[in-house]
Amino acid sequence: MSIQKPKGTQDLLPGVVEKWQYIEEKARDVCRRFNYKEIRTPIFENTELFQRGVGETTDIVEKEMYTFPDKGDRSMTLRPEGTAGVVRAYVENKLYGEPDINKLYYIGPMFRYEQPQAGRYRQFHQFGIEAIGSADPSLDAEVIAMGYLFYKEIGLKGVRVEINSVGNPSCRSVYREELQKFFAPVKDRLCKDCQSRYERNPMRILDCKKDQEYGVGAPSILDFLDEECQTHFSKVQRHLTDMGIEFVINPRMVRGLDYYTHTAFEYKAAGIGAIDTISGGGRYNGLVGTIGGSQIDQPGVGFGLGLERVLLVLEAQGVDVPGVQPLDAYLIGLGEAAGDEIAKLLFELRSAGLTAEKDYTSRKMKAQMKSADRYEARFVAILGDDELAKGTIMLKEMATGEQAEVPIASLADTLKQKLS
RNA sequence: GCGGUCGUGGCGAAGGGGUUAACGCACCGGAUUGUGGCUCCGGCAUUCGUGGGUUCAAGUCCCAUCGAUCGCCCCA
Repeated sequence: MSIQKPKGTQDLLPGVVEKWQYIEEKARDVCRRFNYKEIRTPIFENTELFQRGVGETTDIVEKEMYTFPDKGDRSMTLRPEGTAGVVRAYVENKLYGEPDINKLYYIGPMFRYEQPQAGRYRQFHQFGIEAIGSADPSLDAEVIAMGYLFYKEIGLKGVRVEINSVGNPSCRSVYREELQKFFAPVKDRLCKDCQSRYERNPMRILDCKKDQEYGVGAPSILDFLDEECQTHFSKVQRHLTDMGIEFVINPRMVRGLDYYTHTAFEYKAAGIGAIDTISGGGRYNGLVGTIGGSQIDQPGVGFGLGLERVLLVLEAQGVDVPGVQPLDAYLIGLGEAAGDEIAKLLFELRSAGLTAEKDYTSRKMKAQMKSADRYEARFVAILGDDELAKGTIMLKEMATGEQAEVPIASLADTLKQKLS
């Protein structure tokens, strides 16, 4: 048995990789307009970064990390998400010393050891942004709006924006106690997952699909926000409304990472089997301090957007994404002398900026024509002994079937003119 | 980590114990001595994910294992 790719990974072959390039170009274009700059951080980091940053009690840290000792016996982990690494780089490179706030984006692979299913891989790709250095609610709204615009511009339809506020640590702990009081009487009847959630993170019980009935009438986090949190949340909403972005408030939304404060949000769409969340994000006002020390704490907000899920939903919606580009010209040489001339001519065309190809397997002319057809070549140029003697080449336009001899020396110019 | 379904040529897919492994697409060659898309003819799996077992005989039955896929938990 030959070696196979690791479980939950994928080979992105020619034909689909063009779709990825298209999506990535769109992401970069949106970032450019919103003035976000690219940052590239390591794909692996010290394990401790994620333990501290993402949170010890999260599923990611508890059971989903690709952790290994390196040869110096340091514990390393393949990044399971993007924010911790960006924040680490922000702190390490003292970006907080810059005069303006930092608006950063990244596109790259993330790794989580999970059981694969529709829209879930062990190596998956995220486009994410992080805006660090301001607690202004207009920045929360900008981040949400940016993801929204990205989806809109690549042609995704029916994307729903859900937002919530998870408050700050102090109002959240009050709410947490209230929730535990609320669920205490039915605790024994909750599913086994929710029994452990009861202790660790009771907010997750509200999110459980099995125990919906017990959550009816549960207190809402929104009733426990202090004044500052309330004001922040309502300003975020006002900004979104001003920008014409529709959203719904989902007070039961809980995110999988511990670092969120205030605004949490998700984008949802149908088309990925049982999964409907296509990306999510939120504000993290304690994270920079957690990673870099309290003396340099800075507020931040960002999102992480799953590219596999973008592609899946696009496909489910039948959205046409640009694929492989056709060839400008395909050159055919008949006989050895003409073949040599073709090799030279091909380089001239390519140097002139044209996309050009030839046959490398000595096939008959008919087969080469078929090949040109498969490549969707706009033009085919055929060179035989007759033409070679005259210094000309037969140029055929595939769509019309029209052909005429042109001087070899002017082939590149002629093609460029016809193609423009 | 747990559960359902499934692994046969490059792709899709028949065959569910009996010895030459259907068919379709794609590909290659020819009909058409230097011209694609249509048509016709021909070619294309010492072998059925891998390992072991049962049997006179195994893609076909059994066990294990790896993978795919869908779902649970959770998430992108």
